[in-house]
Amino acid sequence: MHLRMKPAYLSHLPAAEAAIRATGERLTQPRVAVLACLLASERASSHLDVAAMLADHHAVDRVTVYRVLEWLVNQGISHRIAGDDRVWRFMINPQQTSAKAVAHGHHAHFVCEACRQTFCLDETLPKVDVKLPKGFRPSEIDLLVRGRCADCV
Amino acid sequence: MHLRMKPAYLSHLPAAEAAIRATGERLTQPRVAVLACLLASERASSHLDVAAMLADHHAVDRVTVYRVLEWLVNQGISHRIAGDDRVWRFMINPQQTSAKAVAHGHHAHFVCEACRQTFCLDETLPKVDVKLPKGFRPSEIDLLVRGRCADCV
DNA sequence: CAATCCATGCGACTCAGTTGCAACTGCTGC
DNA sequence: GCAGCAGTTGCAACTGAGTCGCATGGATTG
Repeated sequence: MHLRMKPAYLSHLPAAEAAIRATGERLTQPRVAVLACLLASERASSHLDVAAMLADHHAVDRVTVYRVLEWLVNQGISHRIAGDDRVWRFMINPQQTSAKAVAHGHHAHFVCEACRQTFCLDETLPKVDVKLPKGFRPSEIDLLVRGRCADCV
Repeated sequence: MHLRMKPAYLSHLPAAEAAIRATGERLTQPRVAVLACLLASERASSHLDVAAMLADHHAVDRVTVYRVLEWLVNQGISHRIAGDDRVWRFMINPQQTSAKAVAHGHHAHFVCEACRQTFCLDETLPKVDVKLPKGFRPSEIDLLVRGRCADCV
């Protein structure tokens, strides 16, 4: 066992608590902890990432992690991303910059083929111009760019 | 049990055989049968779709279906699509129209939220304009449009 | 503080996809 | 046409993500 730093999510606990209070729903430990995790991460986190991060100070059952993550999506606080490895990843919805993007069901992500990390491209919202066959009605557009991230050139 | 029509993939067996012969690799029953299935379908097929289609006349072990589908991808004959339901779907690479698209690792698909069918939009190749953070190198772009297909309005 | 109701934890389960291994089969050379 | 080899198949067992049902426990309301 090696010494580990204080996990970064701890400093986001107050913000998480505030956000959950704002929903009017129940304020529970797991919800606060999981949300703090997402707030602390700039990248998309899988249920495993979250569970691992919480393990030391806020151990939460994996089923609860699943349920809280889903709940956060339903509350519009985060969104879920389907990757290549059949694992859902979750990410806080950005506040200002691209609330519009999220509102329009338009997402863009970058997934690194090397480190498997998923990044959000909603800031630089890519332009997409789709032509659909007759009768098809779109409701959401997801853009997935694969490649190498800056750390994995 | 109900009477069922002759499965549509049967008429694609010769074409499938020819295509596999063209690879120079081994010509086997499962490869021919699975490829014929993909040729017969205008939409993306899951391993289960394929297995079910073959069940009556060319029963193939599900593991073999997986392996053949993967082999077809490696041969550049088909490509794989990740859907929302954590299931891989497979589709023949189009010949003329958008060989360029496929070659550039640029795919576009439409998935119906109602019937779960996946359609290929490579014909009408959507325009995408992405700006990546510094140091990020893209290798492939996948576009996924969700919505209702013409049959499910 | 008690009552209520919803969230949590736990165990068991489903389902896609993978792995190891023994048996088989398509191809090659004779 | 047949033997031998290597690649392929089928089977059984496994992994890992995600789900479900149910009993317990904790957060809110009065």
